[in-house]
Parts: sequence; structure tokens; C-alpha cells
Amino acid sequence: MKLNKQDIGKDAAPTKSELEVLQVLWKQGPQTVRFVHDVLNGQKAEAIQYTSTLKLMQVMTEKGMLLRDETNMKHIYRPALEEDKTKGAMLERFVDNMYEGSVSNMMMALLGNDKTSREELEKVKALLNKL
Amino acid sequence: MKLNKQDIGKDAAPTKSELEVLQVLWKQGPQTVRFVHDVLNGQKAEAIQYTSTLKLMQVMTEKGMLLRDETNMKHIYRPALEEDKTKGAMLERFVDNMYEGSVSNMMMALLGNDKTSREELEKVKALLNKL
DNA sequence: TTGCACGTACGTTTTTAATCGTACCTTAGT
DNA sequence: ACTAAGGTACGATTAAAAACGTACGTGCAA
Repeated sequence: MKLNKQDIGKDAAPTKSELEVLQVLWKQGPQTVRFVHDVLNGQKAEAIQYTSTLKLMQVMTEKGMLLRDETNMKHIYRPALEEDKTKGAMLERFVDNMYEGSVSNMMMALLGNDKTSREELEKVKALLNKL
Repeated sequence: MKLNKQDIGKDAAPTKSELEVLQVLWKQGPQTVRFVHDVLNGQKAEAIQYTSTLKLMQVMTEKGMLLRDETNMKHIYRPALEEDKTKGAMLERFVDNMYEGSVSNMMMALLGNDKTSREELEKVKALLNKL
């Protein structure tokens, strides 16, 4: 009995390129491979081959990460899972791995980071004070 | 002229296993391969071979990610970069990739996530109000 | 009605990460 | 001195992700 990837790591995190594809679809709605490919390689100097993107999205479909409408010749792909769900899970994993699962730990790190703008922190503060 | 990895992706993000090694060293201070290996595989059912950990750490050293003291036979490894610096960079990358670089966007996601405990959010609030 | 632009299918290759095994060195206990 | 325990070195293998090219189908415009 040959066991498929799907049967195993059902909730595996998307890889870097898979995430890029998902981002486009979440933002733009269901689209063709061509569309996603162009968005991803538009102004990029090191453009990838179209068929590479195609293959990637086909594999993602096999993994159950994307769904596709094959009624027309130009297949239309869409994410199987909502943006919030997926990103939420990834965020959780990230906080667990990096900050012992503690959001406040992560926040502390942010405070010591110059790159984090004052405005952003103000926004967060406002957000939390509305609880 | 053969060009080395080091010359290229100097600030490449640590991979998953590399991060695990770094975490041990940051927490425990400079240590031998044996030590790191045991911490990482202590209670694990699927323990890895010692030489795999050794090789991993050697490669990390080649990449400039670890430094080692070879004066004694048992080499002592330590991270080349401080925890804060490394994690800060990773966090920044994460926020960029996932939340368009906006910390408040990320915070919003956290609010909609049941797994984030109320206490944690309170802590963060307290933290920010001290600004 | 032919040919070309544009699409899918899918095996193959390349690259990188992760893991392993074998050879060999060093030291402490006998 | 001998050996066992435990260390390093490093090429080789396996596994997974990323990228590619070739074959082939479909429809529309000259």
C-alpha cells in the first residue's frame, strides 16, 4: 500500500514559494497560473519559467493546499484554506519556536528593534486598550 | 576562482535545524557537539545520529554561523551572532512576508486567535503603556 | 486549414537541507 | 603497551524544494 504525502503531514506549513503563491491568490482571488506567475515575476530580474510555476501549483493542488476549477480550459486555482487560518497557524508556530510561545516576549524584542516605527507601536497600543 | 557560500548569502536565515542548534547554544552558552546533540535528542523517540549533529555544526561553522575553539580536542562551539540580532532579523522578515511589514496587522491576527491567552495580551498592553 | 499563441501534463534535473557511515585520532584505565 | 570510549573529519546518501524542458492539446486568426 503506497501512502501519499497528503495522508501524512496534512497540516504541514507552506514552503517559501508555496506561501508566495498563496499570498497572490488570497489577495487577488481565484486566478490562473499565468496570472500568479506574472504577479510573482513581473519586475523581477531573475524571472522563473512559467512551467515551474505551473508545476508548483499543480503539486500544491495534489497536497490539498489549492483547489482548482477545471471546467474551463484555463484552470482557476484558489487556496483551500483561508488566509487567517493559515497565517494564524504559522504565527503560532513562529512564536512557539522563537519566543517560547510568549507573545509578550516577542513584543519585547520588537521594542528593542529600531526598525519598528513609533507609529506602529502606537497603533498596537490603541488596539489593545480597546479590550 | 571558486566562490564560497559565505561570500554570497552572508545574512541567510538559519534553517530549522540550524535554529535548534543555535537555541541550545544561546541558552546554555558555548558547548560541545555532544552536549548540543544530547539536549536535542534527549527524550526524542526519533533520535538522530551523533555524526549528523556534528556535521550540521561543522557546516554551520563553515557558513560563519558558529565559531569554534579548537585549542582542546573537544571543540567548543558558540554562536557567531547574538540571539537578539538573529531573532530580530528573523522576526522582521516574518512580519514583512506575512503582514506587509506591519506589526499592528500581526497584532490584529493575534487578537482573533483563541490560542493567545488573555494574560499575555495584558502583559503586552502593560508593556506598551510604559512608553 | 494551417499555424501560432497559449494552455496543461509530467518526467527530469538541480539545488539545498538533513542524515548517515566509515576512517581515523586521542586519552584514560588496566 | 593495549584497548575501549569518545572525539573529529568528511565523502556519500537520502529527502525535499525549486526549477526546467519536452510533448502535446485547443482554439482562433490569417
